[in-house]
Amino acid sequence: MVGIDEVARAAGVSTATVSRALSGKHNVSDSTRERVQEAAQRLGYVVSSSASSLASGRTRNIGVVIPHLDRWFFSTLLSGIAEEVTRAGYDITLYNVTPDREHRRQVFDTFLRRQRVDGVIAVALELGEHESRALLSLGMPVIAIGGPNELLPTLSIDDVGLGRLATEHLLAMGHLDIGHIGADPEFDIDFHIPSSRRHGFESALRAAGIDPRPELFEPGDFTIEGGFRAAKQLLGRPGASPTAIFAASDEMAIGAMLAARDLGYRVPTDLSIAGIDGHELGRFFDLTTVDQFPAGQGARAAATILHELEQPAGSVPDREELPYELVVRGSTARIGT
Amino acid sequence: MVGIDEVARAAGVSTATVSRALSGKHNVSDSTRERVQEAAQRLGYVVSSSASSLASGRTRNIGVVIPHLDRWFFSTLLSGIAEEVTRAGYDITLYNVTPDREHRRQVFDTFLRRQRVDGVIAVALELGEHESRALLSLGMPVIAIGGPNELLPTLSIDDVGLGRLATEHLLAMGHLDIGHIGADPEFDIDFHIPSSRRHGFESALRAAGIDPRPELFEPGDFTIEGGFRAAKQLLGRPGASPTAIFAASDEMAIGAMLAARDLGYRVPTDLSIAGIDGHELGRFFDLTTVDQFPAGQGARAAATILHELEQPAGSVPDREELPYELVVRGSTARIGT
DNA sequence: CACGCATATGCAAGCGCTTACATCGGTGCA
DNA sequence: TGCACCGATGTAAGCGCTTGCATATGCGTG
Repeated sequence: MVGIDEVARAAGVSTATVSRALSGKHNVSDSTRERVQEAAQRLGYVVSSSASSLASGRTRNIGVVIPHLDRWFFSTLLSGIAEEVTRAGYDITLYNVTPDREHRRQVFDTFLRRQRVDGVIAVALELGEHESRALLSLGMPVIAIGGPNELLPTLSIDDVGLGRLATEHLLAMGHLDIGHIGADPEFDIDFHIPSSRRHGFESALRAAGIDPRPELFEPGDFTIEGGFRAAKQLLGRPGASPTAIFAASDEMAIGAMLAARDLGYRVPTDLSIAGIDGHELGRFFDLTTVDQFPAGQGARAAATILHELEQPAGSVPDREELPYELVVRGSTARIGT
Repeated sequence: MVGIDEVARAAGVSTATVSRALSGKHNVSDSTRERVQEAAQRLGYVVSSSASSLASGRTRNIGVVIPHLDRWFFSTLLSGIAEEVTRAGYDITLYNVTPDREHRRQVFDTFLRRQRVDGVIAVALELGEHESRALLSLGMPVIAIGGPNELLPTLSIDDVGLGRLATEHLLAMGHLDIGHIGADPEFDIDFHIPSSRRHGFESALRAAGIDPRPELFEPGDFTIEGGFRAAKQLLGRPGASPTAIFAASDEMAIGAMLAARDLGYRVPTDLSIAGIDGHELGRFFDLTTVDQFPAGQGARAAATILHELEQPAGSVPDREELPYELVVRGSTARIGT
């Protein structure tokens, strides 16, 4: 493995100059820089990241703490992070936290503290106070995407607003009996997103002078299958008969569409269905949704961290709101059309 | 940030002993080890990975080179890798190669050579000779999952066998007119999987004395939507009228099921449909498939790499075959039932 | 023409660990 | 009792870079 001194010798300069030339410092003459680059290229020299990190204190590596790798929302978000980070020449190291408490503690108290990364993005994790403080005490830029967090700089999305927007769309279409598929309240202990969306749903109803009816709510587990089952429950319930369903995720909404079809409902003629997320399948199923641009969320978080890394002066905005947007497609229609 | 010498002082030993005690070397007395661990714990000491790597030459970090993060197959596989690797206390750093040639070259010629990782898993990449050699010249354990590769240790799956198995199942159910949704042959330049599956399909047909009919083939793009469109083409084609369809991926198979339903076919009464992959939605759609256990593939690759890292003696088996298994569900049935 | 200053380069001291080798007491055994 | 040996520990030399500081060189200016 060729080292920096070989390059130095080949280029006829000191190792200091090689280091400066290769890392783009400005106080190297153009001719020297070229000579060094040529030599490095020719010898196939690549800087050793551990040596470089040890000496400089910078790793050019971003840590991503993420609860799931194999779910659409998370992998799409990760993909957004990866693109942005890669473009800047940084690497990503992954910390996939599992429900296992002990392992999770280890990630925060040990893995992240090994000085392997220059910054951390924590994705859609409901962070405890201990964990937030652990991140803070890392002494490096940190950003959380998702749940609001008192202690950390956060890119958060207004889940209440998301729920309200979807519901208002349905109301605007003349629907009065709107079912909702959300999450089990017991879930809520450490995952507030679904109940925020439900709050948005209910507040929109109330604003329209409608009282939420408990029999029009059904919990689901955020999968297609869960949405399917929930919709069957909801639609089969005596006295329910909604004319529209708002599901707290696109996957559940798709499940609901399939369930409705199964039961002989025509969507949207007999039943309007709306979701939340902007799932890639939404286009195929012609699903009305509130897009929350997950890839964009990742890219934005990455850009923020990178920006702070490059100019530590510019402090991270402590709290930023992520955009969302109603996408009207064929799964919702004016009532009675 | 507390360093190893602070711990040494607190525990009343030398830094060498701290290093040995904390990294589980055997020549440290139990009492000393405990004292050191206690001190480290109390001071919140965590070893600096760059210093440790520089001194030891080991990073406890595995590089994963992967073309997509946001597709089910890849993210599931990655998830399998992550679980295995994390369990062993290793980190993952991600190298998401994009179609951009220049960037891809950079990954192989620069990023991976920065000595940030101890081993590399290359996922389902059609590697060029230059790339394979670049991996080899890294001087560390490397394993490729997927496409066969002459030069690298490979975990490969018999795509021909996969296609044959699915087809044989349909044949065994009495189907003679079987449609196939595969990939565009032009795709094939650097992605051979679909055509291998097609070969399997055709060889099974021939073995049963049936000549493959070109009008029963339709390319798709491996998405639900692509499968949907392909199936509509296939089923709408005059003179085609298959009694079964074999799709080269579960997502396309699901698309085909939806298309069939749209066109008024009952599945499996009028039309049997089978896929390949073991996609999580397969259960929901009651899809017959050949499961290739993607998470297991990831776990296995990780285990192999880790094993070689721990005992460099045991050479990586150069070529291993991955298991697959026919999972019969409700989307296929004996003809005429 | 001497001086100050800016720019290009070299020197060498770390960065925070790991580990080969040296040292130091025991222990067991002849 | 003496010696070989072994396990526990310490000493110190790096690992391969980065960077503060010193030095050299060249230039503009009074």
